[in-house]
Amino acid sequence: MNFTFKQLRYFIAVAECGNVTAASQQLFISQPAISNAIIQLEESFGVQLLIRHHAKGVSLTSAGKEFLGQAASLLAHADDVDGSMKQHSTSLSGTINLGCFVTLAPLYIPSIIKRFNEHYPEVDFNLHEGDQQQLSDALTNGRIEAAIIYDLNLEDNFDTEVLSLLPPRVMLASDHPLAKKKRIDLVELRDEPMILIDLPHSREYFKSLFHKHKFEPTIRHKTKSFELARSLVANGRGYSISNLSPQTNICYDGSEVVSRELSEETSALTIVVAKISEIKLPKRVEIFIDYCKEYFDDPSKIKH
Amino acid sequence: MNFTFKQLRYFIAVAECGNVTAASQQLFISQPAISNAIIQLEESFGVQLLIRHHAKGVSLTSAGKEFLGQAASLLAHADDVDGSMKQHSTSLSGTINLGCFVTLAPLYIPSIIKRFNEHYPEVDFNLHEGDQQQLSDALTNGRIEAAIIYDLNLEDNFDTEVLSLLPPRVMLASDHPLAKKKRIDLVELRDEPMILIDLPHSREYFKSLFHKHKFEPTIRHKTKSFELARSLVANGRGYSISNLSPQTNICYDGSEVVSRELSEETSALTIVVAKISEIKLPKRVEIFIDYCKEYFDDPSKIKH
DNA sequence: TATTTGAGATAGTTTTTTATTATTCTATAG
DNA sequence: CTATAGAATAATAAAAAACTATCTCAAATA
Repeated sequence: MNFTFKQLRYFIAVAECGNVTAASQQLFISQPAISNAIIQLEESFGVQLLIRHHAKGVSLTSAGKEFLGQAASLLAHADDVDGSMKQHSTSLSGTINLGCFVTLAPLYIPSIIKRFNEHYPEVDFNLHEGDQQQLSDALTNGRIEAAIIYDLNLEDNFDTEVLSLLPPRVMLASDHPLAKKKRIDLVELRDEPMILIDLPHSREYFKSLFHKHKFEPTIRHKTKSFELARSLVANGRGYSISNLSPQTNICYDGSEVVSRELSEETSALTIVVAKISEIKLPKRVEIFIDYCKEYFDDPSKIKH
Repeated sequence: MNFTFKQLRYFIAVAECGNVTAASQQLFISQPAISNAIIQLEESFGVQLLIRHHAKGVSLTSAGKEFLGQAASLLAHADDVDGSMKQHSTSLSGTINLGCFVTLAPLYIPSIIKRFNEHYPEVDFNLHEGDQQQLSDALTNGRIEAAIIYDLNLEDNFDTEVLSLLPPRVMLASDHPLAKKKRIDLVELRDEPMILIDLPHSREYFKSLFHKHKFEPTIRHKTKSFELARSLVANGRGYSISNLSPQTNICYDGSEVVSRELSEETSALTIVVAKISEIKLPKRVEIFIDYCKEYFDDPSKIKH
């Protein structure tokens, strides 16, 4: 395959004008440029495309007629591809591949994409939940374009926008003696068993909260599931620590937890929306990232 | 639309290799050439296609994945066009647009294309009958690629190959007194009415036969149809002159003619196969033209 | 922590391709 | 028989593409 889009365009113009000179004027180009292009096409195919009439333009051979149709269709195809790619980059329709930290997802994603779709109804979302590592990998290799994620040990080749700060909270069974207190001091939990939400990075974060108190929590259960941890807590298996505050304290089995702030200053977790640094993303993704900030900036929009 | 086939090929190679340097080696080209091509694509679409990992190749963004498919399909389309044009030019299948002088057509065309198709069964024929002028125009503007035609006043921008020489013959009703003679002298027809086969160029040719005898034939009927002229002759309306000798002397209405040579030396008509000069035609047409010569060279092949 | 290595980007140069201008050539029109 | 229209050719100029060499950055290694 040895021809160029330019040659196709030149040939089509000639076929339509019936005349190389007229085509050259229509294309704002010199006549020999077109003559050459067509000679090259003819040489590459090994067949003559035009019959040259002296002083009376040109006409198409049967091969030329054949080629005219095919060239036009090929150019149309190329224009489609071009249009579709430009569409992909600029339009506010299409798909956003969005990642979200698994435990955050049910809390924020439904509301945020619902509200975003009120503004931009043509945008679809392809959702990917995962832990920090999975999301970071997915961003890095392009499976997702943006992720709502904790700002925990993120590599520095991500651009992040802070969405919200979530202080850690203690979850207790609703009938736990400490449940009556407004705030809880970590030291009060020294002899209680803990249910650890055991996800990469967050696990280290939870443990780090105890460092300043110089004790290690006694871990009775580990789980990757926030909801399972909560149910275990509600059923009196221990306390847990999490930065999430769902709207309901009722677990799937009907049991109930309470969520209490810590009395000491503790490092809150930062939720960010992340993308790869210095990457030019489709417009809908950029708009979505801006929208996330806006969404979290306006307390009325957030359900918790 | 602002990209080139080369850029598509480079991009696809990178996508397949996952690595610009590897792609450059696969394509026997330098690495910056590819880097640039991809940057241009990205700029033209306004969206990033690759995520560059330092020291670990690249991966595709979602836009890149989208584009990969479209680029591959577009290149495949282009290859199809290329293949089909090369096919058109070299293959022994496809269509030949063949012209033939209207009165010659029923005599030669069926046999010649039948025999040609025994050698090259994949070739189709698109047949165009016409008079000298129509065929010459059709050749000139590419509607037909070759024509079997008389070499009468042909413009000199045609290449012709002589196929056969046809001396003029007198057609007489089978019961005409002169029908008993083997050869007829034109002078003997001075007082007979003539039926003129009235086609451009041939009309002048027939009349010219009488010039050396210094008389003008008395024309009773003119027709463009050989068969009508023959029927008129058979029904006693006069004689006619033609260079054709069909295999049968029986007319459509059952009446009969005889066909007699002229006793004097007269200029025979030359049947040629003509094409436009110095034009590169599809192979099947060139082969067909050669085959026509071969066909007429071998007397056993010709039915009359 | 420093060093080496892998792989993409950048800069400057060279080569190749494409286009331009000027000219030539040929058939047609007046 | 000259003038014109329109395609081809040649020489040159401009533009694009490719190359070489170098730089940068992160990852792997020591």
